[in-house]
Amino acid sequence: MTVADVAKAAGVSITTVSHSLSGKGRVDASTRERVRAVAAELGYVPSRAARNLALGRSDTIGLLLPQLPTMSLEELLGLDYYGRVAVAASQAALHHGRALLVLPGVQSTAQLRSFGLDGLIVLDPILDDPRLELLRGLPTRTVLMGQDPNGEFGPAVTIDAAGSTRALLDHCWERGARRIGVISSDLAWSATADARDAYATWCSEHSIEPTLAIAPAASAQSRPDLSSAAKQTALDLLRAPDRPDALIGMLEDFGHGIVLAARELQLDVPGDLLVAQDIDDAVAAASGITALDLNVHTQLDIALAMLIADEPLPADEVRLVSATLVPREST
Amino acid sequence: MTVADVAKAAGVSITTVSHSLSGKGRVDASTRERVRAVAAELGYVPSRAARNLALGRSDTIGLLLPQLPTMSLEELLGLDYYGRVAVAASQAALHHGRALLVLPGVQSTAQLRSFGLDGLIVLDPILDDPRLELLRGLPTRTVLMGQDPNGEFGPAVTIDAAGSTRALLDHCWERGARRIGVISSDLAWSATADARDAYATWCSEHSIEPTLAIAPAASAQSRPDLSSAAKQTALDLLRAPDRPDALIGMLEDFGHGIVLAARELQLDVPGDLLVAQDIDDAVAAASGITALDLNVHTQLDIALAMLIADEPLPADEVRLVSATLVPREST
DNA sequence: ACGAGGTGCCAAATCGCTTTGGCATTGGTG
DNA sequence: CACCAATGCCAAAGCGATTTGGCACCTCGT
Repeated sequence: MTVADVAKAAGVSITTVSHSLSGKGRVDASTRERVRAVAAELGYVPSRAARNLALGRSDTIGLLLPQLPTMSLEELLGLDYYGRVAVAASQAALHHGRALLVLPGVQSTAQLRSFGLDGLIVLDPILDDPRLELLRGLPTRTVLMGQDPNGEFGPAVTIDAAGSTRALLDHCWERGARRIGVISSDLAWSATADARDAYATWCSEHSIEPTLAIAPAASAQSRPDLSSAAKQTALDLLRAPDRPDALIGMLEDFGHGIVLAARELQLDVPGDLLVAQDIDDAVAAASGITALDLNVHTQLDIALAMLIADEPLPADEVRLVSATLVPREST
Repeated sequence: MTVADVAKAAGVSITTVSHSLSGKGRVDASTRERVRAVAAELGYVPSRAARNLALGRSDTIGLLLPQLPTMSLEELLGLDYYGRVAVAASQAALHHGRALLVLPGVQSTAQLRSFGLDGLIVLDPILDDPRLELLRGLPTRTVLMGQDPNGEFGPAVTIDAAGSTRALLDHCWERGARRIGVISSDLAWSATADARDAYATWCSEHSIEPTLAIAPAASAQSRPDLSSAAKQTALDLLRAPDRPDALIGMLEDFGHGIVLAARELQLDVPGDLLVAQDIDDAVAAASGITALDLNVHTQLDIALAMLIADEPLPADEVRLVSATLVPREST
């Protein structure tokens, strides 16, 4: 089934078939409809390879998943967040008539170029991300999803870390918390840094002493490590004099770790301690932990729109998406 | 950067370049190495589109995600299991030099064919799955991941539902449980049916009266619905005279629902009640619920091998993978 | 010394689509 | 009536790879 077959069946030239189907050239309306009917009847489906070759594009967009220096790919990918993004991105791309390639662990520029992508989304860049080096000189339009840590890489769509952090803090404040602590991680995401800054600012605005602890996530080998790291850190904070009356975890599983710590110390949640997390996931939902919905679909819609747009992107285009607070029993 | 450029730079013909890089034709070893060196230096990357067109294949494999009649795509995809499979499949495909397209919600055969896939994995087919109809006459090699419910569709790789169920039951038995109940769902997966059958058989072998309850999952609108459906069903079972001393949930989130029910009735887990689930996930891990690891990577490796194999697949080829028990505090 | 067989290389056809440029035919205008 | 523009259609030239078939040349064996 090729254009030639359709052309023969419809008694017209190949050119006319192509024009009829694409609606581009000058074709009589009646002819166009006839050709379309014939094509439909024959079950003609154009060959992607041929179209791509002729047009010099692939209608394919890549999603480059993160690589953390210390955490193995397996474990990292165990973070369900990336799976959710992968599926959501596929949906969004399909919706825009594009195909989406999920790319975990790409090694070389050559490998990356070999896919002939005409758009690339880089998920969660970190400080000195080895992936960003691969992208230098890549002839592919690229959008970061997450914030550019090294300064000016280029276009990005990212969560408004400052605003979202403040939303979380305000929420705890409204629920009566007055000593709100934050457990952050040692991961080199710049959203992490932004959140800390926002926390510091918010505290000074409310004349509160900030209580910031860092749980070691960068050396974690698996997910349970994450929550137990958070648990240990939380235990330290909660045993201190003047213990916090609210704790916010800044990484997947941190909220759960905090709840475990509270349980161990016989503290009631939310009676004695409010708990929240800056990213929503299945565990937070199941444990009733208040969390931020990162609106992945919105972020991806924007990222795709930027990739698909006709005009080249201004290099400093950064679109902010605000997270949505999902209040649950823990506050 | 095309073969022509490389040819010019190396002072040979296009044919020789192609042969040198693919190692196929008759080329002097020294020439071959020289051409390769030149190609590498020029950073030549072959065009996928052109190669695909010439070879008539795409080196691309599709992963068709499930569509449940009642549960919206959004919610269904919220099941983190599919995200995990999507990422794992991408990894595996990349490893085999293929690209993988995640396909949520594909509507028509035409859409499916337009991707020019040369392999397709259909995830979790259900009884009267509308997707299977789309596949009729599709010129693409297809492997089911999950069991074929309608009888003989074709090649498949699937979890050994019977064996896995028995492993779960044996595990509870060894931990001292003697009245082991099962909470299944009304989803039309045939693994579900197999598991029930295995349960019945196992019970008769152990001279035990089976306690099987069905929690309504097919009408669930979201994940919390799943766990509360399981919770309600568990409450009924646990309030009955002669309550079970172990309950096994047969769907994501069911284990958690059972734990919630136990907590409401002041039953200690695992003291008064053992809890297990037939599929592992983040919530089970976080809540310390014993579960079955479905060995997704193994399943996908096999599925890919079947798709990539040279000889066409025997239509009745079904490869079984056994699940791995992950014991946790709940038992 | 001569043909057979092997080796190294290449020109040209092919995959299926898009697009340019041109050729008739038609309709409207001065 | 002659001329110009618009309209409908098509032949052919790409896009960048693979692959077929054939042309020289070289090396043996007889």
